[in-house]
Parts: sequence; C-alpha cells; structure tokens
Amino acid sequence: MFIRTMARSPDSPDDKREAILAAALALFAERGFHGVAVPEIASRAKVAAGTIYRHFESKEAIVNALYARYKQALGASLLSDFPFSSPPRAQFHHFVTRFMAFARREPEALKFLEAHHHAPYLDEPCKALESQMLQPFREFFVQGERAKVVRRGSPEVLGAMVWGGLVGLVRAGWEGHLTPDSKAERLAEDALWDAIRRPED
Amino acid sequence: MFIRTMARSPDSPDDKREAILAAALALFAERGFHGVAVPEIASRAKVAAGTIYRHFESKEAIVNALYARYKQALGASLLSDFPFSSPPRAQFHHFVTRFMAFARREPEALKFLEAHHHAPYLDEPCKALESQMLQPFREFFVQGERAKVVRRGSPEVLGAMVWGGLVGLVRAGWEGHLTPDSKAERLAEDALWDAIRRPED
Amino acid sequence: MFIRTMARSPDSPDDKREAILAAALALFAERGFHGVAVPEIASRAKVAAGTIYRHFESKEAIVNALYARYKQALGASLLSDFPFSSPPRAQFHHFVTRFMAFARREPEALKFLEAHHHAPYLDEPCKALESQMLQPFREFFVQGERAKVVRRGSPEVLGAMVWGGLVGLVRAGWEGHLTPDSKAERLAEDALWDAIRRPED
Amino acid sequence: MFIRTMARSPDSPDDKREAILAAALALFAERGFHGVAVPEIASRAKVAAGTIYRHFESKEAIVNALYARYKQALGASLLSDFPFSSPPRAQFHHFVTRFMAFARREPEALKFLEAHHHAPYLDEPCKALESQMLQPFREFFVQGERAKVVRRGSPEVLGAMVWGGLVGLVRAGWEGHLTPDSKAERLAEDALWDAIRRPED
DNA sequence: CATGAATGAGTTTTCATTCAT
DNA sequence: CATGAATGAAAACTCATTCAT
Repeated sequence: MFIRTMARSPDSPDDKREAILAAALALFAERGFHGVAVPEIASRAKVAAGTIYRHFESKEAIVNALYARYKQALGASLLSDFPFSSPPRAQFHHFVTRFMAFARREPEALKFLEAHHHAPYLDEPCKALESQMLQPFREFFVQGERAKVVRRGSPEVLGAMVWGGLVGLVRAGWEGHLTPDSKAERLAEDALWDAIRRPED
Repeated sequence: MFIRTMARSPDSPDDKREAILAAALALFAERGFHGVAVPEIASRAKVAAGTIYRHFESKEAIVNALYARYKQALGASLLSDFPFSSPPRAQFHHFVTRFMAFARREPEALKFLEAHHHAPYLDEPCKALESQMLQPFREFFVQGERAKVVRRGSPEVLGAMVWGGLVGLVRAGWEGHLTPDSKAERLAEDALWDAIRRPED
Repeated sequence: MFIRTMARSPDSPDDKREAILAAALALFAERGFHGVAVPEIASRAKVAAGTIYRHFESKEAIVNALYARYKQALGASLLSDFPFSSPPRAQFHHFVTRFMAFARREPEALKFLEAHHHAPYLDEPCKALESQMLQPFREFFVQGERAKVVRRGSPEVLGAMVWGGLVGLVRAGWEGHLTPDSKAERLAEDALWDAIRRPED
Repeated sequence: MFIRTMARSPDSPDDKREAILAAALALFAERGFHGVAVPEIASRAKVAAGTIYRHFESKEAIVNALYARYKQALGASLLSDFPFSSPPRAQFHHFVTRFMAFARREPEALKFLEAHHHAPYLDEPCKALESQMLQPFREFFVQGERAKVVRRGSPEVLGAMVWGGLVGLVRAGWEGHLTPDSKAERLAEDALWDAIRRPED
C-alpha cells in the first residue's frame, strides 16, 4: 500500500504558478503593486522572468488572481461553520475569532487585501467580490437589530467600525505598537461587542 | 480695518510649491507613490516637469513634505482646544468630532496619510511624527483607566480600535457604502465610547 | 589538431559586451565622457539602450571598464618581453617601439587614456593602475643613472618628458601635423634618447 | 595729480564678463566642456544664470572666447621679446622659460587649452589660431636646421616632442608626481635641447 | 541691463514584456 | 514548456536657454 504523493513530476506546472503567486503576495503586501518589478517577483519565485508570462497574462493578472483568491479565502474563513442558529453574541465571537485567526495565519494576505482595496487595476470580478463579502455582514446587523440585540442605527456604520477596529488592531500589531496575544484579542472582542450591542437602558 | 489677503502678487513664490503639493496629494492619495509619474504631478499642477525640481529635491521629497505637513495638521486638529480638564467622555467627543471634521475637510490628506503609513521612502523626521502623535492618545487611555472610566486593559489595543473604527467609518463613506452624515457620526461616537468605557457590572 | 575559434555561437554572451565597449571607446575618445549620450553608445553598438544596463551598472562603469582594460593593455604592451638584461639604450628602444606600436594598433585606446587621466568619475582600482604603471618606468631611470648612462637629475622629470614627448608626437600625427612613419619614429627615439642620456663631457 | 582707477561704476559691464570667463575657465579646465552646467558657471561667477546670456550667445560662445583668448595669450607670451637675432640655443631658452612661466602663471588656462584641443564645438577662428601658433615654431626648426644647429629631420616631429615634453612635465607637476621647481625646469630645458640639437659626430 | 524662476527637450536609468534558444 | 537576454517605451531627473519682473 503505497502513498503516491508524487505521481507528477517534482515540479508540476501548478508549483510554479504557486511560487509566483507567493512571491508576488509577499512583495505586493510590502511595497504595493507599482513598487514591485516583475523580474523581482520572478527571482523571488525562483523562476525566469519569461516564465511568469506562461502563467499570467500580465502583471495586473497577478494582482487580480491574488486579490480574488484571498478575498474569497477570507470570506470562506469567516463564514465556514458559521453558527447561524446561535445567538448574535456567539456569532460575533465566531466572526472575531476567525478574522484574527486569518490575520495570524495569512498576515501578508490581509495586508495585501487592505492595501489593494479599490485599486484601479482590479477588474470587475474582483470588485464584485467586495459587495459579496459585505452581504452576510449586513445581514447580521439587520437581524441583530430586529432581535433588539444590536444597537439601533445604520448597519453599515456599525459594520464599518467593527471591521475598521479589527483592521486597526491587526495593523497596530504589525507595526509593533502592541502584542497581538489572546488577551488583546479578548479585550478587542469585548470592546467591539459593547460598541455594537444595544445599550440596556 | 482692511483685509489685505490680495496684497501678494498673483503668483507668490510659494504658489507653485503649493500647486505641486496639492497635485501630488490628490494623485498620491488616489494611486499611491509609485503609481504616479512626476510629469503627471506637473501637468496637474500646471507647471513644467522641470519646475518640480526647483521646489523639491526629488519625488521622495514631495511625499515626505506632504506626510509631515498633514500628519502635523491632523495632530494639531485633534489637539487644539483639547478640553484637558473636562471629563473623559467630553474629551472623547472632542477627539471624534475633530477627527471627523478633518476627514470631511481634508479627505485626500487623510487618505494619503492612511495609505503611506510606514512607507520605506519616508524619512526619519516623518517616522518620528508618528510616535509623537500616539503619545497624547495613550495618555488619555492611561488616565481614563486610572479614573475607572475607561475599560481595563492595554491602552494600545483600545486606541488601535478607536482609530481603526473611525478610519473604517471614513473609508466606508469614501467607498460609497454609507453616507457620512451627522447621524452616522453620532452613532459611531456612541458605539466607540461604549467600546472603550468601563462596563458598569 | 584543430583550431576551434568558431565553436562559439555567432553571438556569444560577451559579444554584446564587447560591442558596447568598442562603441563607447570610440565615442569617449572622440568627445569625452560627458559628451556622449548612452543611447548613442547603444546605437553604435547596435543594441537597444536598455541592453547596456544588462552589461554595465551605469555609464560610469563603462568608462572604468575601458580605462582599466586599456591601461593594463598598454602596461602589458610596454613590459612584455622587456629586455631587462640588455643595456639601457636597448631597453629604451624596446619602450619606444612598443609605445608607438600600441599607438598605431589602438589609437582610440591611447586617445581615450590620455583624455580620461585623473577624471573624477574613475574609481579607486583605476587610479591604482596609474601608479602601478609608473613604477617600472622610474626604476629604469634610477638604474640608468646609477650606471652613469642616464642624465643626472629627477627621474620623474625625465620620465615625464619622454612620455610627454611621445604623446605629443602621436597627437601631432592624429591632428595631421605630421606623418607618423618609421622615419619619424626613429628620429623621435634618437632625439628622446639624447634628451635623457648623460652627456659625454 | 589723481589716480583715477575708478571713473566707471564699481562693476562695469566688463567686470561681469570677466567674472563669467574666469569661472568658466576654472570649471572647464577641471571637468571639461560637457561636464559643466551653465548655472554652475553663473553661481561661481556670482551672477544670475540669465546674465550669462547678455554677455555670450551660448555656452559654446564661452569656450570659444576662452580658447581664443588664452591661445593668443600663450602665443604672445612665447613670442614677446623673442630674441630673433640671438643664437638658437638662446631662442630655445626663451621659449622654454616663457612656456614654463605661462604654466606657472595661468595653470588653469594651460590645462584648459590642452583639454580643448580640436574640440568639435570650437569654431573656425579658434582652429585657425592653432596653425598660426605653429608657424613661428616651425620657422625656428627650419632655420636651425639650415644653420646646422638643429638635428636633421622633420621639424614637425621635433616640435611635437618639445611641446609634448613640456606639457608632460607640467602635467606631471599638476598630478603631484614631481615638484616643478627651477631645478626641474633647467633639467628639462637641457634635456630637450639635447633632444633637438644636432649631435656633434 | 540684471535677475532667477520657469521651461521642455534631453539625460541616465528602469522595467513590463517578448522571443530565440 | 522554461529560460533569460534583449527590447524600447517610460520613468526620474538635468540643464541650456528664455523672459517677465
């Protein structure tokens, strides 16, 4: 009984594609789309410059592939196993936990996504993913308000603040202003929950 | 009592410099440092490409000048007339109000500052301004905690969330996800206050 | 026993580099470093402008490569087969012959070397070659004086005059003031020898 | 009885012209025509950049003015008080003495003249001065040969060597290879005389 | 006349993309 | 398919010259 990890050659065509994407992700996250040269991506990915163009039409195609992949990955991360039938507070816990886990697991991806928001070189499919992501989010606030658990007011405002708050937390971690440990995470979750939950008055 | 705003000649020596800075601010805010070519800045500022180099040593000198100017302007905006002897809630109100006013008055500047955070082409003086800005912020949380008004826990975490929340709100406005009216602002202020204030338990 | 000069492909990797160097040598010799634009070098070398920068870090790197190469070539030319055990007159003959041969074989190189002497854009290794060249020269005069064959007095003065005299001769040839034939060469050699040899009285 | 050194204003129009020429001479001698920017000449001459163009048509006009002036100055230096009726050796002494005096008095001018020889931006009048200079020189050798004092052979070759030898001496002094004192000068004069004088055989 | 800021063509250099091997 | 040298358009920057003051 053999384990056939390697039916294909040691570097299947996808390996190169992945190496290119990984190199591009790291570089784009660090210096932005225009701050990175294609040959630089190639050398970090350990392929020839020309090889990139066998896998991607252009430099823009690389950013778009990355954006689509990680936007979806983040969305999937937040939504998988979502406790739809649990109370809002538990749902919120799930969301915060998953967001922070993603930030920990794929810091470059999150940095990349935040930096390339609404960039002019992103194509339509990419921009569509944005609103797709926002939808379940909005739903949470609408239902939460109806259930008198969430604060009255524009769900967009509350959503923007939660998202922004978490992004702010993660960025502060990257910049060394704080240590993003579990204590910080719990504090942030509690604080943001108090931000959106309906005051008891 | 005369107002002599128009005593200066139609193009005072600083007019060109200002036109260049304004053009660069708008373009850098929109497309980032590397996404903008110097001749583009020139043509938006209605000067020749070479003229830029009479006013700035290099393209990098322009970003640095902009960053220093607007980082300071934002800091001054937040701190001027700060009600140091008022209770924390009033201080927080002052802060949120000033931040939102700055965002409304200088949207490009805020976008620019957020996008160029920690960029490798910013020089030391610029980076120093960053920590200078953080100081009074931190102070607020430390004193607030001592006065048992602010939530127990790392001031950095709470600060990052407030800042992030406001930035998130403003960005959502720019991206058309919400209308940043006074109702939204009040909601955000209340929500973020509940995020940082100490729960009554 | 085969001579395999033509085994290499029609354009070996060094061919472009050599073409660039040859083009630059001709142009720099004619109009000086600052008088030549990089695209000019490129078009004379029949490569694209960008290609130059795959072979050389900068325009300065080209002058330095040329200077080092031809300074060494000239030195080697003068010193190879040097008749160390022959009498001074024969040594002098060797020197003059080799110098004139180099001037005839590589007129552009000599023009280039003379024009770029002590230029501020030459790097340290290049400047070091200068003093290296001067050493055996000085030696000749010191030993010649000891043997009472060479005129008493500073070897530097005598050396400078011999070198200057030969350069003057060659330049006059380039400028069309005289025909640099073997008669001229013999005359120059005899005259310069009488300049440096110890008078008989 | 007054000495009226100053009938005109403290900076007569010629003062500026002279300041510009002096600045240009120093800079051109040091870095060559193309290595010097016009505004640089202006700032060294302590005039505005535009002022240069009231005194000279173009940058080329400045080099030409300098070349003509100093070529003539050198020629005049060599020829004034020339002892036409003295024997050749005395004439030669006059020539060497004057050349070295010029080199000492106007080192920048000599450097400039040597570096700009036959430059493509020199105009016709400048080039004509060259052959004008050569004429009396040639004459000396022709007559010297006829008088059986000077070595038999092309006067051009002998002339080129004397000129080259002196230039070599002076350059060696500039480059610090020797100290150009009166001992060096006497040695050079004696050596070069032996180079051109007819051997006694 | 002098000034020096402004100009824009020209400089050196980079980089997304192609293509012969 | 992969390669990486070659390309040339475009980038950042310089500079001879002009012109309003």
